[in-house]
Amino acid sequence: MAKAKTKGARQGAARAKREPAPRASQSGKRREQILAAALEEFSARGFSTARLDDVARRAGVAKGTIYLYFRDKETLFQELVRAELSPVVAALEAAPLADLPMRVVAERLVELFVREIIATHRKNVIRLILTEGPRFPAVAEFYYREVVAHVIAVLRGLAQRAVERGELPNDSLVRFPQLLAAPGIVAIIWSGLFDRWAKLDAEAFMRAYLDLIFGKGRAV
Amino acid sequence: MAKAKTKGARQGAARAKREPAPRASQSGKRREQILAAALEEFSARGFSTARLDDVARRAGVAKGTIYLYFRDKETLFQELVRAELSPVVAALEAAPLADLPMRVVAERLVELFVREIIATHRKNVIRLILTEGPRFPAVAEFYYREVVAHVIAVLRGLAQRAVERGELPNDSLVRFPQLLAAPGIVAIIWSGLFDRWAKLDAEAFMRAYLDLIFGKGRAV
DNA sequence: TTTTACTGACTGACCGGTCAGTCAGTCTTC
DNA sequence: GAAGACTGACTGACCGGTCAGTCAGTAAAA
Repeated sequence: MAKAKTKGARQGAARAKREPAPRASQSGKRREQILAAALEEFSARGFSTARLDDVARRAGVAKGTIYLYFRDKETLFQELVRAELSPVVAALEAAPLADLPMRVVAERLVELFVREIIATHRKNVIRLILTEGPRFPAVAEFYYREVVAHVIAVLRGLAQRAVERGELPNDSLVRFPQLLAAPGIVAIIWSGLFDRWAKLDAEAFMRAYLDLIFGKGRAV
Repeated sequence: MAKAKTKGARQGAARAKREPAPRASQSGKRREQILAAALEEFSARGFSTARLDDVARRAGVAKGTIYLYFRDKETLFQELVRAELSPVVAALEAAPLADLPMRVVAERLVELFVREIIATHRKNVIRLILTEGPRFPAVAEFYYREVVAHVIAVLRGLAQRAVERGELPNDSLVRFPQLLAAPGIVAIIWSGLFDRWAKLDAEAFMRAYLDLIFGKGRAV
């Protein structure tokens, strides 16, 4: 109503300024632009502190456009998690690890984790879940169902088989498969908190863990 | 925080005058009431979502009173961390562990951690640091200097001695003392995120870790 | 009276979400 | 093939609620 007053002129000007006529329209391009921008902003400022105005600006889009693709801020976060992590979970479940010796399995897992998480922006997604999850049960539940539960199941299966083959001295890893993932989690947290004062080499850290629980100076 | 921008100068000057807290007021009772209330609110809602109005109400004081004892919300957080964790660090450093066998040392550490952190509201302080730290470098630095660095130093010393005594098969724990603490950290994170869907018995979890890296079915 | 401790209504910045309006491109019709 | 009608992706000013921090004033103690 009263809104239209100033609009016409300003908008026209803004429009004229835009370099190549936009209008690429089709394709989920927009959606991906927005997701990428959201990841950047959420990583840098945290979910609740990040401003959708900034996400929009970074995506090269107006704020309203975000709401054409996502119901609200929290849904945007959730879709971000799904888009980033589901493929990795699928890759893990598809990996043919079942019949390898446990130590080799563990090394493969470290490689996978470093390559797909630590070395990518996905570590920021994980960090976001760890830091924001407690306040967003919907996100935490989604993450638990779609990621954690699957990972735990895979790890438990591997540990179980290793115990049966006599490659592990006890059933600790069967009862608590989380133990296998703990250093990975800690590496991500550490880097978010303390890298400034004391860098932690995540890969060396995880390999040292393998040396600790499997060989190198120790008979199984 | 971000808010203080425009008013920064004026505010700083005015505040500086009475900054350290209102004189004596003997028995820092007020101060402690406020800290306790802040811990409750911050734990339940997170730092940025917690409202100082609620902290005040819970402490049974007016909002303005908080500002007589703490410069701003972030300082309140920082003081909370100091008040809760410094005593535990002191206790750790005072504990006579140096000459015990490593496995026994590790068990004592688990006991200490369970008794002083997991079983108390202090686990919420740790969780707060882990979740809010990335956005508050001042808090993260304080925590690193006053807590983490000390803990790491103690753990490293213990590991070093254990290696010299031949109680550890390699120097993993000397290079990365964080490995000893990893399950404790993970237990705290897990309980904040997933207890709803899958409870984790923190003590059993950490003891299983000890079984994994030290004996029970394994010769050192 | 003066000083100290405290109060709580108030201010102003901030931001998620909305929606009336725009316009590039496509379709329809002659 | 050109004019007019139509579409819907996109825009951004605006609204309403929230909340950290302020300060004029009150109460109590000294």
